[in-house]
Amino acid sequence: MATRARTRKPSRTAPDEGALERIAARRMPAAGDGRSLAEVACDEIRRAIREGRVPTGAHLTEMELAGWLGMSRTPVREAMRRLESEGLLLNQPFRGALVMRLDAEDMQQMFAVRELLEPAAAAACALRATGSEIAALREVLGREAEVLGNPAALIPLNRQFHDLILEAARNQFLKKAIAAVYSLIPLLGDSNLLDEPHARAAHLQHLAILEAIEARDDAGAELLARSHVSHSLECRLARIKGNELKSTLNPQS
Amino acid sequence: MATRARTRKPSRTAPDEGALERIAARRMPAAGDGRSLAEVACDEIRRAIREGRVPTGAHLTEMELAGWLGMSRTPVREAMRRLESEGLLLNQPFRGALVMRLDAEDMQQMFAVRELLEPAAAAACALRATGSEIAALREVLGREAEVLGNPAALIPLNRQFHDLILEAARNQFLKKAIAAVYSLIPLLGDSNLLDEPHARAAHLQHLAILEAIEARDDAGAELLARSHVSHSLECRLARIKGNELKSTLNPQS
DNA sequence: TCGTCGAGGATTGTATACAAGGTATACAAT
DNA sequence: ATTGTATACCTTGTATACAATCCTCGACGA
Repeated sequence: MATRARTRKPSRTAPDEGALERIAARRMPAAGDGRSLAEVACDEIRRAIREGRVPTGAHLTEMELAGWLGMSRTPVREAMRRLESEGLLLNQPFRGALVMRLDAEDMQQMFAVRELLEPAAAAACALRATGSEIAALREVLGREAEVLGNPAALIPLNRQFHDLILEAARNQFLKKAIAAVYSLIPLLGDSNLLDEPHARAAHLQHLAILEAIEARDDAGAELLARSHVSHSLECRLARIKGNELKSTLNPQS
Repeated sequence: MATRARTRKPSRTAPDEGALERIAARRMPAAGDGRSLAEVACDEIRRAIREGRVPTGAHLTEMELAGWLGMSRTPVREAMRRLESEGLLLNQPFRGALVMRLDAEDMQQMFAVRELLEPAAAAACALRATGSEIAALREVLGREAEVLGNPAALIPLNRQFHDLILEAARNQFLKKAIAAVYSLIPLLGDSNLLDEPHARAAHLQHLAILEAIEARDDAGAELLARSHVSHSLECRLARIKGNELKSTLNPQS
C-alpha cells in the first residue's frame, strides 16, 4: 500500500498539516479500492449528514469540505452536485449549499408516496421473486430477529430487507422512484428502530410480509406493506409529538 | 445580445477556430441570462438526445462534447454527471459514457410505475388544487385544442398540463418520484402525439380528467388518469409492433 | 439619522495542466 | 496459429489558477 503514495512532489503548499496522513492514503483517481475521490466525498458527506455530525440547515462551502476531506475542490464539487440532485443539499447560486431540512409536513408527504410505492414493490415481489430471493429474505429476517436490541446492526438489515424486495420486484423504474424518496430519509432524524419495542413490531410486520410473499399472495403483501409504512409514519409522528411535549415541559433538555 | 461577450481578453489559446463565434456568445460563468455553462450543456445534451441527434447507445466522451459545445471539459463533465444521475447516460469507469437505451420491456416497467404515480397526482390535485390552478389547467387545455395537429406546439402543452397537475398535488416527493421516471421518457423515441388521432384522443382524456378535478372527484380523476396512462402505453406498444411488422415486410425502409 | 452607492471579501464558475487508469494493439514465444 | 506480455494511446480523475458574481459593510450625502 505504501507504494501507492508516490509523493508526486511532496506537496506544494502543505495544505493543512493535520490531515496529511489521510491525504497520502488516497491521492489518485481510483485509490486502491477503485473508488474515485468524488465517490468517497459523496459517501463521507452523506454519512456525516446521516449521523447528524452536519446538522440539517447547515451551510457548507466547497473549500470547507475540501479541507475537511483532504482533497481539492474538484471532487468535492462533484459530490455536492450529486447530493444536490439527490435532494440532500440545496445549492444556492453563489453562496454555498444548505443541508436540506424537512419538517413534519414534508415527512407526511414522503410517507404518502412510500405508501404508494412500497406496497407496489411488495406485490410485484410476491409475483416475481425467485426461490433464492425468498431464501435471502428469510435469512435476513433470521439475522434481524437476533439483533432487535442493537440498532447499529438492525438498521442495515432493515434496509437490506427492503432492498431485496425491491430487487425482486424487477422494475428499474420502481427502483428509481423509490430511491428518489429514500435518499432523503436520513434527513428525518433518528430511526424508529432505535427503540426496541418499535423494532420488534417492525420485525413482526416484516415476517408477515415475507409470509405473504412466500404464499405468492400479492394482494396480501401489498396490504401488509402499506400498513407497515403507515405504522412507521405513526411512530415517527408520535415521537415528534412526544419530543415537542418534552421540550415544552423542559425547554433546555 | 452582443453586449454579453465582454471578451475578457479575446481568448488565450484560440482553441478551435471553428466554433469561436458561439464561444464568444457564452464564455462567462453565468452568461447574461444567469445560466451556468454546465446548465447549458445539460440542456443541450438532453435536447440532442431527445431529438435523436445523438442516438441511443451512442458513445460520448467529455472532450468530444466539450468541442461540440464550445466549452471546456469542466462544465461538460458536470452536465454528464447530472445526466448520468438522471439515468440518461451510463457512465463507464474510464471509457466514456453511453446513451442509455430502453427496450419494450423497460417501457412496460416505466408505464407500470406511471400508472401508479400519475393517478395519485391527479387525485391529490382534485383534492387540493386552488381555483387559479384549475383555471390554468383549463387554459392549457384550451390552447391544446387549437394545436392538435401541430406536435411542436402540442408536446410542450401536454407536458405543462401534467406539470400543473403535479404542482397542484402539493407533494414534493411525488414530484421527485415522477421526475425520476419522466426524465427517461425521451429515450422512448417519438411521442404518441405526433399522430393527430392519438393527440385528439389524449386531449379528450385530458378534458375528462380536468372535469373530475373541477368536480373535486378524486376517485374519478384517479381512474381517468390511470386509463390515460394505460392508453398511452397501448399506443406505443401498437406502434412498436407496427414498426416491427413494417420492417419485416420492408427491411430497408 | 437614514438611505444609497461603492469597495472589498468571499465563494462559486470555468479553464487548463498533469497524472493515473484502462484498453487495445503489436510483437514475441510457445 | 494462439496466447501471453509489454507498450502506447486514449480517456478520465484531480489539482490549481483565474474570472465573474454576490453579499457585506462602511462611507458619504441628504
